[in-house]
Amino acid sequence: MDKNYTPELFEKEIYQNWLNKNYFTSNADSREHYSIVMPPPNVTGKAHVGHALNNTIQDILIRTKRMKGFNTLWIPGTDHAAIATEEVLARKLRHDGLKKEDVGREKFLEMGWQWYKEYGNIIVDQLKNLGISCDWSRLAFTMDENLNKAVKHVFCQYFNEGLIYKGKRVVNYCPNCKTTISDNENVHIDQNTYLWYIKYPFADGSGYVTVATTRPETLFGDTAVAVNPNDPKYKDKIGKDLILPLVNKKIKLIGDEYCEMGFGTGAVKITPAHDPNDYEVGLRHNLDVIVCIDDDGLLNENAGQFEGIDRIKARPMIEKALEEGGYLVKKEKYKNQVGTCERCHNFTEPKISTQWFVKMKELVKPAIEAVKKGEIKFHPKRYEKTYLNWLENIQDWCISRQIWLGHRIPVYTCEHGHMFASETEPCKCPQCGSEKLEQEQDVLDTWFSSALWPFSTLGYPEKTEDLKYYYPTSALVTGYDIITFWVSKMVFSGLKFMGQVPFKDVVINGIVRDSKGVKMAKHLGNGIDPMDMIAKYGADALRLSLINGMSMGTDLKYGEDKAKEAKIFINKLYNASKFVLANLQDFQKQDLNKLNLDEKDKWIISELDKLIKSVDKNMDRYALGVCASNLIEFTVLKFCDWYIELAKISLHGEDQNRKQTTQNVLLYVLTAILKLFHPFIPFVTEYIYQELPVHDESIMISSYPTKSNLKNLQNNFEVVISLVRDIRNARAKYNLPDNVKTSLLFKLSPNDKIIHNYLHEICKLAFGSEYQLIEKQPEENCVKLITGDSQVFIPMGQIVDSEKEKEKKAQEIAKLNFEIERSLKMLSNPGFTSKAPKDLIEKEKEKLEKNKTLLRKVMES
RNA sequence: GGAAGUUUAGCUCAGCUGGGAGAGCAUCUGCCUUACAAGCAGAGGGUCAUAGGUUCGAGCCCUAUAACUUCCACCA
Repeated sequence: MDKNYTPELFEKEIYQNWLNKNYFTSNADSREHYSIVMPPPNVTGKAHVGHALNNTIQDILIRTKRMKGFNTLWIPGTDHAAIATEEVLARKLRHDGLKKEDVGREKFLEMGWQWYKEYGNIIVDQLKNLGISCDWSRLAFTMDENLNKAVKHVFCQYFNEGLIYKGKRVVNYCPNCKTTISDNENVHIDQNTYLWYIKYPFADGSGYVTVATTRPETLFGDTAVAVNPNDPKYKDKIGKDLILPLVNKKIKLIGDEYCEMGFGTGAVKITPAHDPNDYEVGLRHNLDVIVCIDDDGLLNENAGQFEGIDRIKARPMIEKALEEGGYLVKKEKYKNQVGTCERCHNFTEPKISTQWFVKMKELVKPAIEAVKKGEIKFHPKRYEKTYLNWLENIQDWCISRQIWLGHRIPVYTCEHGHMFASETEPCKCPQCGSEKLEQEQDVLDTWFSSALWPFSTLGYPEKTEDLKYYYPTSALVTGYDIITFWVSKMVFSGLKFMGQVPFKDVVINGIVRDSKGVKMAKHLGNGIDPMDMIAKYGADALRLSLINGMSMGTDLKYGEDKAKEAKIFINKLYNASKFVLANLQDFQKQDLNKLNLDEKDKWIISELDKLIKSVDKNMDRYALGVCASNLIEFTVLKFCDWYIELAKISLHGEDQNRKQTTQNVLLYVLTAILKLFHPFIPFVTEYIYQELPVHDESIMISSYPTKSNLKNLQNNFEVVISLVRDIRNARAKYNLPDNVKTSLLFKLSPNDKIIHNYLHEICKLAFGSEYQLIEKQPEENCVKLITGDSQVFIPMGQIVDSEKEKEKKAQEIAKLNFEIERSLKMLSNPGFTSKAPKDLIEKEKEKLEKNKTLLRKVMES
């Protein structure tokens, strides 16, 4: 083994070996299954730290369960991200002076596939560098043929059950991407704009109504002005005609509760074609729907002289025209929120259009129940609220997108207007037999296919063995940002089409932010490329740095120094292993319960048992961050700092028996550490594991550690540790450098047998030059320590400062008195003695007695 | 406007059903001790955001308040 940890020398090779041995693949068998489907990243994207975190969590769960004997399946996959890809392709075409219409749908789709082929493997390869153990033979893509089949099947079932309908709706539309976008993709941002106050004169010349608007350009689509029906200011004027400025046509003043009394001018212009609320008002009052902004975001013929002008750029011109016409009352600065496109950041337009919808109300009920009944559990639980809140206020799901890439809506219309859905390419209309058929132009929202992910990837709609065996999956690990539009959709889809929840646990990971807590974003340049981290510190360090200290569901701040820190720890583990291995040359394996264990052995094994228990518990509650820090703490603070240091003496000693026992315990504990750590840092643990004198084919398919089951592990070895600490402390108080050794004089009581057994070790660990057993307190100047019934003297000659010693003693006495006082107060409190648990009272009594004796001894000395 | 989260050492965070405040990093001191100087030993450093309440006992439970963050929402 190299002197220091050099991950770049073995990570690639180890991963290739795992792949060659097919350790990641899974097939249905008689064992219990544990399955996860990976949240599919965008196929053409690059891995960011969020992917690294999300996939590391999944890999830890999978690797742990695999070692625990489950048949584990982790299905990887990618998402076709239609809108993003279409945008990229359209941009390329634009660059060549072309529009997508110029190349045609078929050619454009070909370009899409070419693009996916070219860039689709980048993220997959990147994820492999992380060491994740998913079954790559099952790599899925939301546009795969069989997934397309599932999509069509599901669509047709919805359609035939009447759950899908075509309707008019005001939706968010991006004039730049030229498609409808969902509410989730419509990002509201603050905007500094103006509020224009405009006069709408009554047709009969009896004055005017003033309305305020932030969008004067929609004036051309106004078909009414609304006031509150109870507003005394307008009550008797409702029903009168107004003249629409600039357009000069009559529109009605209507009364509608939507208009809030006392807000603004009390009157609001109604533009049904360009505002969702106005559309609703329009329905109630049977208003005309007049579109004045076209799909390119330009004003249309209804805007008269402004036709062909961008709706935002037209504002000052409209303002001027209003002013000239005497319609403009005033213009005020105003702050409001406006929708923008998540992808291109342009302003979106509310637009009336024909879209396809899925009726949600009924579909969603079982999904709500499943979580309420606990069939699906969120970790942490609080995200249940996000989920339930969303589903309980669900709106129908707009599933159509006006783009070409993606799953085309499988609905056909014949020349006689008969509309039907078909899973396969139909030849004729089932109703009239006409062969003149036309398929819908729109494609489905990408979430429509993602919603089927947990079962479409297992072969649905075929009734496969995989589905029977692996469904429902065990856990879903994802970010809280997509609970509403992904998790919820998978749940109702799973319940609808599989009759069972798609997963039992939903594990929510936080978002990785930069070291200042700012969300990482391309344009801020504060992102950290996980591949850089792997190159510099190794995949294991990246993984550990993401998991250590992470709290599920909470955002984490991440900086490069964390990866550096993790690498330093791994180097420590590597070196400790190197030490153990170097001392196992003449090793003979023995069963643990046949060994003659001494106190230090029992101590480390009992500590290891505690660790295993804690890791098991925290793994079950998905507290991976706690597991990682427990593991690190044990390795450094218990194993390296104490056991290895103590073992050195046994290993170099004369006693062959003791040496052999120590070797066995070292290997036993190291093996357990490696295995417990394996899910977190798979590469280095495998690397070291292969060097062990006794090992299976691979650590990743070896068995997970369990508690030792040894009896009589109770021991009080801690006294040795605290004595060593006391001596080091006493030396430090006198500024003795560690390279200046002192002799140690022990005045031992037969009651302190353990100390007697470890004199050699104590001496070495506490920088002693030699030790002596003495009967009487020595004459020379000594620093004196009390432990149990025994005393330790450190002769320091001149430098012993009697004043300092006195001071130390006084401090100690004061402290003990304080403790005794505290115990007495507690124990004399009837509230405490009657209500506190018994063992706690006992403990307190013991403590009191102990401190009393100690105080007496200190006073006597 | 509604909801959720966070607030513990200089920094990043643990602290799981209430029973004497923890780790890592950073700082200071001393050490190249033959696994590791990417190391070892020691030290300093906290009214657990504020104010009340419940309790024998509160970082933890309850109620308000403040600051920060996030999600949801149609306000002209």
